[in-house]
Parts: sequence; C-alpha cells; structure tokens
Amino acid sequence: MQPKIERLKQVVSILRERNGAAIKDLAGNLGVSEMTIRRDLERLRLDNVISLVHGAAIYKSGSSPNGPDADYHVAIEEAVSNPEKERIGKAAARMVSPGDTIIIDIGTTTEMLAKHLLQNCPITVLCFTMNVLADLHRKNVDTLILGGGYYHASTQLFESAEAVSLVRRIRATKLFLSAAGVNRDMGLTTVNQYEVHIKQACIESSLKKILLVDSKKFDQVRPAYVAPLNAVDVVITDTGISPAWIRVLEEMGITVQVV
Amino acid sequence: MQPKIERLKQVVSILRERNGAAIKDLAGNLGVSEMTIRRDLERLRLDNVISLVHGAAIYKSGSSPNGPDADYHVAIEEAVSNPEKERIGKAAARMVSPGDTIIIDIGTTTEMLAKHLLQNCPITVLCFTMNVLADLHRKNVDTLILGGGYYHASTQLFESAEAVSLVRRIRATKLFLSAAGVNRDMGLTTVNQYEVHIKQACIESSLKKILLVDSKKFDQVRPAYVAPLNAVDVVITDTGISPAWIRVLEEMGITVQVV
DNA sequence: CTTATGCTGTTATAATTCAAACAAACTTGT
DNA sequence: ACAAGTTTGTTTGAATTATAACAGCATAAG
Repeated sequence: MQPKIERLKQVVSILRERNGAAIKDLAGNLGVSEMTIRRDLERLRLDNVISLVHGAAIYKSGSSPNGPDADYHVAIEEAVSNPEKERIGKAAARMVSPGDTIIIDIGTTTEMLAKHLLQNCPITVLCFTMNVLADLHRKNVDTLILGGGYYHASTQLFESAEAVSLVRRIRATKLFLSAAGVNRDMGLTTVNQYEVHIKQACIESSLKKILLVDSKKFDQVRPAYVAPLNAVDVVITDTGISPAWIRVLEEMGITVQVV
Repeated sequence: MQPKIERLKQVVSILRERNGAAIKDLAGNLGVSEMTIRRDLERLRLDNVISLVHGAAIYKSGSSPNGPDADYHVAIEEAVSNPEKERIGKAAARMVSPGDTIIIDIGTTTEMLAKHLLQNCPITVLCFTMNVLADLHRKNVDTLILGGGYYHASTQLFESAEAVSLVRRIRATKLFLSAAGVNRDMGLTTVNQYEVHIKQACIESSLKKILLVDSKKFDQVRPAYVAPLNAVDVVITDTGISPAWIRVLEEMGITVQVV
C-alpha cells in the first residue's frame, strides 16, 4: 500500500508537469510494468484527475471542485508537494543576491530552491539535474552551467568524472548542499557513492556552504560519507528540529535557520 | 493553404484548452479524417508545440522558445520546418540500429535526427544541446549522456573543456556530424571556434562518421576549420546537390545518400 | 486547356496497445 | 508460522492506431 501511494504521487506529478504522458513512458520512467500503470491510471480516471485515451493519459488541469472523490485528488496533490521542503527552499532562495555564483546540489530539497528563485536575477548557477535545469532554463539567469555526463533517469541526474573537474574550475559564493543523513559523529552522508565526489568538490569550490535538510534527516546515517558537520556554515531546516540539535550546531559555529 | 492554417489554429486551441487530445477525437471534432489530423500534428510536433504519443497529442505548455504561444500563427507562418532538413534527419534516423552508440553533433539538421529517432530504441546517445536532450529525455533510450558546461541560451548548447574530455572517453559506433561549410579544398568548416574541439573529438571517437548537410552548404567556407572532407564515411543531403559534387565525394570513397 | 502543386481521403499492412486471466511476490492479521 | 488478501508481472488473442502508397480534387500558373 505504501509503495503504491508513492507511485501514484509520482504519476500525478509527472502528468501535471507534462500535461500528460504515454503509458509506455510512465512505465519506463517509474520502472514498473505497463499493466501496473494502467491500473493506477484507471484509479486516477475514476477520481477525475486525468482522462484516458488510447495509449496515454491527459492531466485535467481544470479540476472539478465537487467531484465525488475530490478529497482524494487534493490529498495526492498536497502530499506531492512537501510543505517543509518547500519552506526550506523558499528561505534558501531569499539568501541569493544579485551577482552571486551559486551551486545547487542534487536532491529534492534543493530542487525547491530552484523553483523559488526570482526571474531575471543576474546570477551564475551551476547544477547537475534535469529538473533544476528545466526550472532555471526559463528564468533568464545570467549564466547557467550544467555538470554533464551519464543521465540517470530515475533521479534525473547527470553524473561523470568530468563534472567533478568542472566544479573544481569554478568558484562559487554560495553552495546549497543537501544530505540524506546528518549525524553528530558520522557527519554528512548520502545514499550513492557517485554523489560523494561531486559534493566534496562543491564544498571545496564554495565560499559559503548552506545545508538544506528537513528535520527528519537528523541523526540518520547513510552509506556514503561526504564531510564532517563543521564543513557547513549555515543549516536551513524545518521546525521539527530538536533544541538539542540546534545547540549542537551552534556550538560548532553553524548558523541555524528554522522555517 | 488558408483552410489548413485555420484548422491548425483550431487544433492548437483545443489542445491548449484540454492539455491534449486523442487523434480520433480531434478528427471527429474538426470533421476531417484521422490521417489529416496526423499530418497536422506531425507538423506541430516538429515546431515543438506538442509531443506525440500513440493515439494522442499532448500540448507542451510554456515550452515555446520565443514569446507566448498565444500567437502561434507566427510560428506557423514561419513554418521553418525545413523539409530538406527533415528528410535528411529522417534518413539518418533510419541508419540507427539497436545496440548502437551514437553521437549527435550540434546543429539544426542533427536536431531533426533526434526528433525522428524511434521510441524505446535500446541505444546509447551522446549529445550537447538542450533541445536534443529534451527530445531524447522521454524516448527511453538505453543510456543518455550529455556533454555539460556553460549554457548558451541562443543556441541551446552546453560548452566546456570537460565535454571534450568526456567525448574522448567514449567510443561510438556512429557519429552524426553537421557542418556550416563543405568545400573541396577548405574541408569541413563551422562558425564558432569552440565547436571545433568538440567536433574533432567526436570524429576521433567514432567508428562511422555520417555527415548531415543540406545542399546549400556545399562550396561554402566558414571561419573555423574542423576536418578534411575525407574524414567522413557517409554524406546524407538533399536533392539540391550537384552531380559534380556527388562525383567528387564518391571518388573520395564517401557514400552519398540523396533524400 | 493543360500542367504542376498541394491537400485530403482511402486502402492494406505493420506495429502498438488493450483487457482478461493466471501466477508470483509481497502484506497483513491471527 | 500460517493463511487471506493485495499488488504486481506475464501471457494471450482482440482491438486500435501508425505508416506508406496511391488516387481524387481543388487551385494556380503557364
């Protein structure tokens, strides 16, 4: 039941973003069979979220407010957009000033930063993922740099040794870093080993390091070690953080911003 | 010609309103055959207004490169969907076999190749531009590699020294090359110097080099030298090529395909 | 008047998708 | 641990759509 709900959210997210999609594409993107997607879509159709045509689903943007299962629709929509992460991203966007060169790290929280960046802001941005790229593509940022390489469809991430070289050639005023685990003794950790070199290079190339993590990440440990806690200068997180953690961070000289 | 433009506008209007529609429905609503709708949609797809899936079309919102898509008729009048380049791209797409690793060079002609590539074809693709990336992003190719770097908004191109390194690490079965000038004595030339290293690296990393050029490019010379004519194995061009040029190329051992 | 050109519709064949049924894998509750 | 209920993937024949090729028809130019 849990994985199914998660997949349904992803399906709705994709359909909303693209206005619709072929069943074959959805199956490929989510790594499940077409039959599974078909059953998911049938459920969404009954809830009036989409309309089905032969081979594809089309998102209904003019949502029916008084549909029989409108609650379900809203529930899915809200769950898709995580309010904590959105607030964190918004706060991070406020820290960006004209003239900055910023690096946007991989991760769902840092994606929110890209969405909330102002239009026509004269900044230089370095990023590594397709969705951040798509967001910035239309925002007329001054300079846009992408660390290229092999594309991972599941995470929309480009990865290569050359991207690391590219980062090393760059000097940024601010880095917006993410982490899957934040532990006092084990430091900042992430899931995939290939992210490590990129993240470390980003830390070394940036003047001010800003960590964006929702409060669930505290005390967690993930397999790939990135850096010690004191590698960062600022932490932006949500109100779920414990007072003890705030004390720990501030004793290390880290500024904590709770949103 | 006038009734067709009118119908195209209606099609765009419907698709924009509903986010997308089945071909069968469009044919019914507009009172024409499905074949006609299919041809209309193919044109809209090449103009990047919609994406096509089996049985339906999905409207692309906000992806219009210049200005609001409200006055799409401008794009239609422009209709720069250059038929020669389209045929060349289609012919090139037919040369791609499952299992291939292909490099798609920069240029408007090579873009057409990306648009005509089959969905779910198990190939590895290396590219350098945003629009090719966007085309391939949803086609479920086996592996997708992007040479990253600084983004040039005007040409939708990523450029960096690291992209050249990336190309050097790769071995492709087929390269689809473009050129701004093709001259017997001056060889293959292009406009910008920064394209040269990429193109040369692509040539060195590829087994079979296929040049895609419309016939207007013959005899022209551009400032940046790329390679001699005999660096390529196959030339695909349109029927505007002169018999003399065909003879010249074939005497060099180059296969010429006219479409 | 004839030719050329572009647009539309029809056909036949190929390719893709659908829907149902069953089996395997995973959850859940006892 | 066991059984009941979900969820997912695969297979099959049937239905739908795609593509290419050809023919009809209008319009415009010579």
